[in-house]
Amino acid sequence: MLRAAARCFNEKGYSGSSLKDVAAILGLTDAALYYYVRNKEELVYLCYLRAADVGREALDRAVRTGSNGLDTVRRYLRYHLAAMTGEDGPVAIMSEIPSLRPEHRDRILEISRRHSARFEDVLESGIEDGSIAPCDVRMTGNAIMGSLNWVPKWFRGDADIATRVVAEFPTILSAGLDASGRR
Amino acid sequence: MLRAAARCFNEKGYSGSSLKDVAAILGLTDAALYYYVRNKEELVYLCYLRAADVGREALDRAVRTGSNGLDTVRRYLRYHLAAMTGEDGPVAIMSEIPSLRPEHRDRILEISRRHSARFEDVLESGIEDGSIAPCDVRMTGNAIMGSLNWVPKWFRGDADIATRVVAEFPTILSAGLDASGRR
DNA sequence: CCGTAATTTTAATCTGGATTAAAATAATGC
DNA sequence: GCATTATTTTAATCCAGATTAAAATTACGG
Repeated sequence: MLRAAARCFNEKGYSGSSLKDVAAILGLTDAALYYYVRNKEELVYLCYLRAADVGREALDRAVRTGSNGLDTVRRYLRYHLAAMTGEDGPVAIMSEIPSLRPEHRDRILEISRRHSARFEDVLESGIEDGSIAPCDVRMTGNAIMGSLNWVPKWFRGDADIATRVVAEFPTILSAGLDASGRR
Repeated sequence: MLRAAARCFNEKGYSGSSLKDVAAILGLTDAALYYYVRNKEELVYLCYLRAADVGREALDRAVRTGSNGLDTVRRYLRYHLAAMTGEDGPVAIMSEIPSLRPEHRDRILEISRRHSARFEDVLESGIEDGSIAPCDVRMTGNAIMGSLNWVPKWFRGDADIATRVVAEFPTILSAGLDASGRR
């Protein structure tokens, strides 16, 4: 259900997606969704929560297995992109956070901030262990995460493209980090 | 007016922004907007058109003044980011393209595609002139443009941050391109 | 099979904004 | 000043889609 909703929101936009549209994908009636979800706002919230989870899991795994800062960054990119464009996709783009109910909005913002902060920590640790060249971690984080966050906007499930994204993005996005000047 | 609307849409989300909200920023009544615009859909369309224009102008200028492919890419990033975060900002983030009327949607998609294609051409030319290392230009374009497109999502007008974005993003995003292996 | 709970549908409501029409006000050229 | 046009407001509508309530169907343990 959350995947169906994510696909709808990504493809038709939030305001262009009625609950009827989402339900149709599942072969249901719009009213049936209310058995699982209090209202449309909650559906969006749950989509965002899931999207955040996919990112967190990727970062967890990268931190667990990375050999140094740079390697962790690259693994994170690989894992997150593979998840978004593969089994766990589609994942919802988080436009419309502002129209969530305050509690939900704060929750999502909190989680997003924590995720960004953790990513920046990885960058810092890479600078300390010498694998990443000193840089403005805040901006670096924003630049890299932005690129990731935009993927659901244009990616439409094509397996060939998915392969290329996972193969190319990590290289492109992490090239600027390498302390050795290599790519 | 388009700047006010862009700010509203970016900060409150599309569905969270009523015409009353947009009008309030301008010290007007919601109904007054209808003097300038046929309906909300057209307002969004015009915002997107303006956003696209800002990007096109930056690319035009970069192509005109760049000394080679890599230099052109860097100039483009610099110009576009400076415009988005400076005088021309805020620029609307293009979620909700799908809910535009077909004619408007097609127009915006056409313009976006043309812009991406032109950017990819610059990458190609950089590969030919030897300034850019061979790469998957399509993915490279997506990665870089995604990062740019996401900026309006989090940037909130802070002048210090604007400076850092313009200073850091071009380096981070173009580091992977340099054929010489330098940063 | 039966009873109970889980799920879905049908058929209404309900509602927040978008939209409109007419009237009021401001600006501008002469 | 006056006529004309430009702009804004007031005060209603209007309506797509969200939401709800009750009824129908399905699943399932005993």
